[in-house]
Amino acid sequence: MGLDDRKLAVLRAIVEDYVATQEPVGSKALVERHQLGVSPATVRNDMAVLEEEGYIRQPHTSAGRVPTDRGYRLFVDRLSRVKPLSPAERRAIERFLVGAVDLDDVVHRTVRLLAQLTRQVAVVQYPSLARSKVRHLELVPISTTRLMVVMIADTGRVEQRLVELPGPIPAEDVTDLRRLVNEKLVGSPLTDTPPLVQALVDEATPQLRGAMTTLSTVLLETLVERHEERIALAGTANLTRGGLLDFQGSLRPILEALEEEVVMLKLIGEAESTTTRVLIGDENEIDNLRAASVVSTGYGPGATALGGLGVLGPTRMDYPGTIATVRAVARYVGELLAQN
Amino acid sequence: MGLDDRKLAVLRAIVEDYVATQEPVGSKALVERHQLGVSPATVRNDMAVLEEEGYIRQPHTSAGRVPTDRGYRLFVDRLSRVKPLSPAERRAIERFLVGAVDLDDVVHRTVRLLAQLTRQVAVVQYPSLARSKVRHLELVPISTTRLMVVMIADTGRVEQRLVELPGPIPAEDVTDLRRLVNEKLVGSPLTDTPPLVQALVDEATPQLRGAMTTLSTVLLETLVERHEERIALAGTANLTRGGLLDFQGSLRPILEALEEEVVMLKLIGEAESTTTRVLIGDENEIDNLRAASVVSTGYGPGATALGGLGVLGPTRMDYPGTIATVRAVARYVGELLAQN
DNA sequence: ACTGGCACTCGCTACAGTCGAGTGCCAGGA
DNA sequence: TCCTGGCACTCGACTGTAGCGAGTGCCAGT
Repeated sequence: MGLDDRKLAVLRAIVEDYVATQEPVGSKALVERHQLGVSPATVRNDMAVLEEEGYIRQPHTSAGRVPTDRGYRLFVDRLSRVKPLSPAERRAIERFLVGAVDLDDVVHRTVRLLAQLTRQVAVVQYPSLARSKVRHLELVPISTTRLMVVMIADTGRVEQRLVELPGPIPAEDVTDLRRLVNEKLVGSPLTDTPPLVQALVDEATPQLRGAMTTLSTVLLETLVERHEERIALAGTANLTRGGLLDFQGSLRPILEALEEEVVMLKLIGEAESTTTRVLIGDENEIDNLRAASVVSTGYGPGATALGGLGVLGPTRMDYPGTIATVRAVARYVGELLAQN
Repeated sequence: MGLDDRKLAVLRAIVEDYVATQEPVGSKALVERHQLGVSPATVRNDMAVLEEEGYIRQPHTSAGRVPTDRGYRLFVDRLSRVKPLSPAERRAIERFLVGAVDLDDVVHRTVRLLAQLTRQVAVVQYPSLARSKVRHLELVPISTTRLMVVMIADTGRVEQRLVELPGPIPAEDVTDLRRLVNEKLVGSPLTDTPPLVQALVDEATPQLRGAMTTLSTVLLETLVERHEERIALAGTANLTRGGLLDFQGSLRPILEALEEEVVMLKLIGEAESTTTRVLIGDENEIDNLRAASVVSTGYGPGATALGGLGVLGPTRMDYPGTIATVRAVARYVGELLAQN
């Protein structure tokens, strides 16, 4: 079943108008606002076909048409023209991100910026530990039997953890431990550390063996297992724009999903590369988000992603604009992180 | 103007019923559900007085009564009986907080626990840097001209910051710097550091002076000025309970306020001691929160507060229960932190 | 000082009627 | 074959009316 060019143009017009007005769009209004060059009756026939094919639907018999998830999908894939960022937006991005003093700062500024520009909920994942390397490990004695382990990754992330040692340990031993773990681990990707940590235990002198064994389990936990992926969120208030029309009247499931870090990570953290993904309504595997769309991408220096970022909004969103903004912000953040 | 005991009992009954049912309560229903020992007509007379005094009001002429903010205030101050925690709740608190591995973990678990127990929005402030002491300062060379400063506070907080040095610096100098700043600063409260940092600069050898000067400005910023109070949030989805009846139909202002860390800090971070504060509706200075109530308290070892925590919900909330829960959680967290 | 009784208020619901945007279909024309 | 104007039809939104009932305020009686 073919959709000729005019039918596609009609679909595009419907999507654009509906996104703009938030009201079902009728045949008459369509020909008035777009140069389709045909009469409302013709458009009606096209609409009937589009509806049959599942791209649009009627909320009720005597109402205009509304795009379906499938309609948005087609629109995003084939009909939307890329919308270049306005100079004002570019400037906003630069101004907002310049002057960030540390990673936390970068992430927070980014997420707020994204929320503000897209007027939607923004999510930014901290650079993944899985794709970081060890830059430094610090052991700070808290008491004679307790150490604080601080791991600094090359992406700027800092993770800390308390270690309860099996027995008291003299200061010189702490110095030795610090030297040993740094010699062995600095520079290697976190994912490669398990055998190295094991080697540390095996090679330890009898005097250090006990402490090193305890330390090693904590190291493995901190570096590999717990993996502590973190995210930042902003713009939840934007969910209430457009009254309760979006999200079929209930913000509940959306807010619930946003609170589950695991869910959010699945959503935006899977990006391995810096390509952009768009999930529309039903395509979403998370039931709570069936009424929402997500635009996400990876960010990082080059084409490999250190982490993901994206926005979440109603299926009725300005896809071209959102996609452009998300991409632009990701690129800037990638560059920013590359400088460190 | 005196409110005799029965009138107070009526007010209490109104508050309790309204909180439970979320519907305006009438004189007949009141005498049925509570043992007031008088007839509806009498209760009506009492209600008229209570209304005149501003403790309750009628949504419309032919409806039951609803407590006003002032009514809730009187209820909280004089009428509510302390509601002891159920054993199940106690167990939940212990189970939830045991096994936290670091400060982040403690804070996250606490905030989720609070949200879950009170079924409201929970806010937890990280232990304030202003009330922390320096436990250790670490300088990690990133390149020949850049250092990462990591400050570890006795409360478990870890702050980091990049320093751009005026020129390249040899490794031995970094070691010297590290030794000097630690000798001088470890153990002192963050608020007392400015003169010490100044002394560090004054006493520095000519060779170290340049680096130390740069370092000192960053130290002051990190330790004192920027102060980076942080908070964690959970349970926003609970705002949608009770449909749109609470918060007069618009979550918008609430969500906006929750996103402003500064606002939240003002709300729960001012606590100097571990006494509990209750702000009801209009009493709140933040316009966006005029439709909400906040129950907050400080937590910490002993009676001085390291930080604040609390919950935010509709004015129509179960004050006795919420207050009890907030207090209990704060006490547990205080004990937990004292152990470190 | 409390109570029973009574008239009154007013929001809620149901129902009927009107309006109009929008549709589907059909016959006629390029 | 495809497009167009015309026309009958559908159905949600809005309006106005009426009855119901929960709840009140007031008053006279105990």
